[in-house]
Amino acid sequence: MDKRSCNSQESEVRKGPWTMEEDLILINYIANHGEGVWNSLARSAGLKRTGKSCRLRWLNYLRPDVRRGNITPEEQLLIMQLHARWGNRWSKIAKHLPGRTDNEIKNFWRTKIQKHVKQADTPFSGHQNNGSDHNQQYHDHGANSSHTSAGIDEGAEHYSSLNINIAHNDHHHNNYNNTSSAPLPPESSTHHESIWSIEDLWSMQLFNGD
DNA sequence: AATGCATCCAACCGCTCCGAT
DNA sequence: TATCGGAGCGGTTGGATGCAT
Repeated sequence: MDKRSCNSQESEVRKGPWTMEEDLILINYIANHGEGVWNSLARSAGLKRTGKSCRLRWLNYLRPDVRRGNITPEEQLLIMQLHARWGNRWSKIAKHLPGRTDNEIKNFWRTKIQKHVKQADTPFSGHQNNGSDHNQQYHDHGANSSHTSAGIDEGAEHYSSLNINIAHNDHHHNNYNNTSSAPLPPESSTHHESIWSIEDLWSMQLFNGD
């Protein structure tokens, strides 16, 4: 049952942190052959990694156009806006942030934004999370929902409960639209009202405090 | 100075989707 | 049309690091 029981191959497959040598092999191989079928790429390059692992390493870390470092306020706003619209569609959101990876955005959201959402949410709802489980327990209603569409609902739920109004931020930070050339899909403004809210406060706090 | 706690980030896992056969 | 394999996505985990006590 356990797929790890195929020991003959298990010993062949490396896991865990990538070494510099592995990085170099992967970079050189892709430089020469381009990205391709990842499983065969991993074999051909002589890496004892799964294709999946190679792909992840390349996309999230080694790719030359990956931007590293702090998420700018403009990017933060954009992330919040797009998340309000699409929920946890990290790859979709990442497409609007050149050089940022879905993984990075996801991590950013979990560590920075959700913390604020949670903090803002708790005093009002008072029905969840009074325990201080750190980390993933923000998903107390998201975790058991299949991620197909529930993520969007979940996000919308968070925002609506906070009276989030993205268009409002839009007004104050117009230039973020220019930072990413990607046009935003038309917003159905039915869910958002023009109310300054806690979100505005914590977003400001976020930008100032970090 | 040592210990414990909180946070961040890279990587892995499982699932779903999509294209090829 | 059904099946299979690969790619992609979102969720989760674990190690490293920084900070507070």
